[in-house]
Amino acid sequence: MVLDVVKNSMDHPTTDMIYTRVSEILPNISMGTVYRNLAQLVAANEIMQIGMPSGADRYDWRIESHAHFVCTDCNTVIDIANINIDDIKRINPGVKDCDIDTVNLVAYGKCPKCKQAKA
Amino acid sequence: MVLDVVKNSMDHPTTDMIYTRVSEILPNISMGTVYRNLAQLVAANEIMQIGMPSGADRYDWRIESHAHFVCTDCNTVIDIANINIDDIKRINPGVKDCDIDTVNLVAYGKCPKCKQAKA
DNA sequence: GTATCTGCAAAGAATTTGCAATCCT
DNA sequence: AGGATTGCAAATTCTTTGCAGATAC
Repeated sequence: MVLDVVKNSMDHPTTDMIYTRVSEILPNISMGTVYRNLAQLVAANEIMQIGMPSGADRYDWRIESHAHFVCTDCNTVIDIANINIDDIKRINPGVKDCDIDTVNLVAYGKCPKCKQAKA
Repeated sequence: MVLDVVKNSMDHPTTDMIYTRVSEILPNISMGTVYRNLAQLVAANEIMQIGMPSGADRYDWRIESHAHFVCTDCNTVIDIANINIDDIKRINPGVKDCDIDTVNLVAYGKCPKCKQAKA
């Protein structure tokens, strides 16, 4: 059920949002269960966890390595291509000999809608 | 004093580490004060805050935009060059029209020392 | 029937805040 | 005196966990 909700959510939901949505069908579910199921699904590589430098983590049904843009006005999250690990190594001799496993990239700014709303 | 500690710390300290170091000279300082001073210094662009997707934020005296590598074994933080915003836009037509203000990039993996320690 | 999963509530980590007391000028 | 800064403790936010009861095979 938790997996279903994530797979059908296009808005990179937070745990809270997932909890609310699952609650509509399973009214007695608890936050603990949502967290536990999300952790399992992430471990099983069924969904991706997006660690946010500030605020609650979000979840994504797209599991291929990718990054995100977050609008600082409306909080919309847009998927973007991740940076290539070889590119990082190429421009950073200091980490040339490191084993880089994952890259967490979050870009912040204003989406086109909020950009023009301000103007 | 807080600024001094950050400027003299080469290890990208967390608030806790900064608190401990300042405490050695000002034993009565409180966490609240450390947080408030750090927030002020970040706002004044005197230091940089490194938002970590999980765990406590870290602080850096290098204020030019840059990214970080974190060793998942020993927690060492290594400065790396940040990705260019134009590069992100070039490979991501979906965010071409977004105003990107900041890019938070954290790479995780094993540093050379921990890599060979394991082997 | 035993291993797993759940709800609940409490604990935990990281950070923020209200407020009275203190400091500086 | 008057405004800014502090220490302290409580509050917030997000997440994890212990445990007794419910579920699943």
